[in-house]
Amino acid sequence: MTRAGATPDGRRRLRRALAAAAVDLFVAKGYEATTVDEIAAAAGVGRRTFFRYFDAKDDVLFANHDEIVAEMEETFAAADPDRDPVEVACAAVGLVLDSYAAELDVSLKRFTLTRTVPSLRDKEVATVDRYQRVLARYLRARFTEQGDETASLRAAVAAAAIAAANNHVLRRWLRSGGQDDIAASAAEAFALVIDAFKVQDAAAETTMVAVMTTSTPLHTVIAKVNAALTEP
Amino acid sequence: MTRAGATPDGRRRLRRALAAAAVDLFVAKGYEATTVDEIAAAAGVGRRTFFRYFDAKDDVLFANHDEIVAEMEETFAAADPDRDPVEVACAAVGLVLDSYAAELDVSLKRFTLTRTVPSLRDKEVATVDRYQRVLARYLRARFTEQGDETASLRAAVAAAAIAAANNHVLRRWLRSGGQDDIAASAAEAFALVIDAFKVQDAAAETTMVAVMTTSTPLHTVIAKVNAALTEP
DNA sequence: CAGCCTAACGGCACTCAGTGCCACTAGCAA
DNA sequence: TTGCTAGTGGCACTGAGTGCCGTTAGGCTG
Repeated sequence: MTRAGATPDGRRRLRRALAAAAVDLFVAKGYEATTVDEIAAAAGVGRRTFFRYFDAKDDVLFANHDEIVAEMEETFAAADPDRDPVEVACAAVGLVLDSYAAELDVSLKRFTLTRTVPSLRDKEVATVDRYQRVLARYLRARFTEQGDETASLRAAVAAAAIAAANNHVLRRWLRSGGQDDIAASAAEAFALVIDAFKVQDAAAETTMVAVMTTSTPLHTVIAKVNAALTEP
Repeated sequence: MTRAGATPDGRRRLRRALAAAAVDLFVAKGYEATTVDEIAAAAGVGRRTFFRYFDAKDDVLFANHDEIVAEMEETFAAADPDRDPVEVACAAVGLVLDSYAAELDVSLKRFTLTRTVPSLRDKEVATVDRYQRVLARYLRARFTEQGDETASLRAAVAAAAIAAANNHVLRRWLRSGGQDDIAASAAEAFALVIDAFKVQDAAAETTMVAVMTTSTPLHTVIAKVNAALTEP
């Protein structure tokens, strides 16, 4: 037997081969009706080897989950500290969209399966929850250093909102068979979330009254208003 | 053998007995280490009977899930159509808090388990997702009839935010051992969400410029500004 | 009160996911 | 060539979940 896992690259290839074989079988004859034996056989390996590459049968559908989480962490580490945290989080979660868009065929098959098989739907929800936790952790750290009293709560809520927006865009795009402009939908959806969770919450309540004479030059008015708005 | 399931009330009692026995065993010797045989034996029934009352071993931890969902649906059906939909949704999800608070001891044990055992955490996440879907469906209907263009997206995002706020309050309360004032935390958390998802989103973007002579009486200024602000 | 009849129950056997163990061997190093 | 390492595959085992069926409790009818 050739030994694929001897080299790291070979391991990756076998992983992908197993995942591909599994998805095809799931689509062809149903998830429950497909046994791990069949998946392993289709990939030309033993059943025991399958469980060395995936912890469980349903993990095979979300094979690249860990990579994406790692990318998200990198995005956070490399993010400009002056950018709006919510904006950064949206950008990070956009990586999920990218990875789905990169392999449309698998994404569509997975979508069909997660819509059909309850246990796979649950598995996907759990996967999304892991993204969401990473988002929440980042946001909590940022909100805290901004001196937000309710940082933990706001972080959890914002992370959930971002994840939901992401899922909504993703599902819409998958339902269109990958035809929709995913970037545009994502921008719209994230704009809604960013807008809802801007730092406005307390500041928006602040009433401001400007009193000037009619002889004040326009540029002075603009400068003063701008200064007042951006002061904090 | 006495036949508990002969009457609907007897069925409920056996369900609760099974759930209680299961939770105690899970806490005592660990979730994976507890077999369904042991749970059934502890409740004085056969293993086969257990699976007539619960679809799966982990379902036993979330036994009253269906009842709560039903209560939420009732809440929506009976809700004042003029109330803010997000507010109604928050009230409905508050039922979850109530049901947890009603049986503190079980809630605390379940909390320990879901924090410890990954598969139970996933199961809980899936359970929350079901609440969230119910919320989203209600909100989508209400937003749509309000003529909201992006009703579906806003509904999904708001539902996720509400669910996250609810979970945050719940976890905080459980970590305090049921000592915190759960109603107060809930009010604060829901206020944050309601505030973030008020209809302001589009309106807040609208810039308004008022031009009046210095001779305009104050009450006229106020009246005109107020009319302009409340117009839509 | 007696007998029937429905449905809950328990046991049995089976499939399959997941795991520990171990012997085997391909490929690398000395 | 020889030895070592690590991926592999087979075997056996546990436990979840399911179909099937004989048994019987308990309500209902006469």
